[in-house]
Amino acid sequence: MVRLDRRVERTRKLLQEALLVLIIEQGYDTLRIEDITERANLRRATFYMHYKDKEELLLSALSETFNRLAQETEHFAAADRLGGKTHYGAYLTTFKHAEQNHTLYRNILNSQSGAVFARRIREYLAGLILQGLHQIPDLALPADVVANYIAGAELAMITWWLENDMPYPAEQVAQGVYQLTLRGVADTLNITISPDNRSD
Amino acid sequence: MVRLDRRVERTRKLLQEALLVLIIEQGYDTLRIEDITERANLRRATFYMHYKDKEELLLSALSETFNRLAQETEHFAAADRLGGKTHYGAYLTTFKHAEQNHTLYRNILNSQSGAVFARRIREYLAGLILQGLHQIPDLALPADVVANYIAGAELAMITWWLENDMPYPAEQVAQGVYQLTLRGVADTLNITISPDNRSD
DNA sequence: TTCGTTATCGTACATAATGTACGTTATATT
DNA sequence: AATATAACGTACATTATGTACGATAACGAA
Repeated sequence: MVRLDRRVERTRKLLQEALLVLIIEQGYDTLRIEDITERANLRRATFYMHYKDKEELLLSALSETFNRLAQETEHFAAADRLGGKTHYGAYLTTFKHAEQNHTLYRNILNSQSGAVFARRIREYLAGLILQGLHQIPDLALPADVVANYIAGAELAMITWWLENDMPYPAEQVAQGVYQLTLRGVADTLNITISPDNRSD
Repeated sequence: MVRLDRRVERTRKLLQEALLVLIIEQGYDTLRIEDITERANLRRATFYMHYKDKEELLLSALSETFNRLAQETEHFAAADRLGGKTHYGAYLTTFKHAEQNHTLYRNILNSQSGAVFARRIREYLAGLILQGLHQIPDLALPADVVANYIAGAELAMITWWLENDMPYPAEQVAQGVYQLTLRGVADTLNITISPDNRSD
């Protein structure tokens, strides 16, 4: 493994940092390649020596962040410990992280390419959750359905929460989403389900 | 209310139909305005007499479809009847509808502008669900949180299901999502939650 | 320190889609 | 039949993109 040329390392970091700052400042969609290279004090042509387009650059910039977050949350633990000492710590960590970078994530998820990133994030989350589910035998539903449900619901709620300028504190939303996911709408709303309906 | 000029009516319908066909044939992103007008046998300049861009055209093309679908599902009923004769009919109808137009919706939701449309759809669904929730007193959580959770989870699952080429029959996924939403992951996975954890 | 390598610079060019303009023609409304 | 205007046909300016290439500077290896 040959070490990367210092110039390459520096250039990529400069581009990534410039991108994130500019997304916060002026959003993702209107951002031109030249805006990024200008902010990074580089020539536009240099960009294409490292990345195919804005999207590839953003994905590279986000990947580190996500890996770090995943370690913090140990997200799979949410599923893993469902039957034991349950907790909503993973949710809380994630929502707090989203809150700290709310402008960045809001602009990304609400951008044109937002769907691309949302998909990546959901796949990433679902993968982590799937690991935890593998340790639970006799699931009533296919594991990938459950994993993608949990991941999709969480991501959808983060998206909604950020889009609407975080109308409730992170603690409350995290708790709510956790509860809804684990126990369902019926239990959360204090609605009794008669046994008759349990199979319909 | 003056009736619309026949030419206008015809032109708009032609553009909408051409767009939907082309999205199925070649996806949304690579689609140029000129491709649409060519298919509709119209001049490119004519497009701009009616729509600002592709997005506006697609939104207008989808709105009718959604209104029709909403009437079929009476989606709000899902929340409305949670405590009574529960059913997953609304979910089933929606998933079947998605299945019938799977290429169209997959290409839309997976496109660059997919996030924009996903947001619109989620807001639309959440609005319907909110209507049903208003009739339920003493919610443990804010109604908009619950509504957006239900809508977000369903839309996320439709998106996932379409992205992965519908790996399970519509009936099974609809049933699964319905069950997960109503009773939660714990109940679905046959995991017992001890009373200690019910408040954490 | 020297030397070969190569990332970046500086600049230029081709391409492609967009948005708009405007006189002309055809069609709808009354 | 007369008037209004939608759509045509064509043209033009703009803007971002992607690429090319010789020159320069920074880097890594010896």
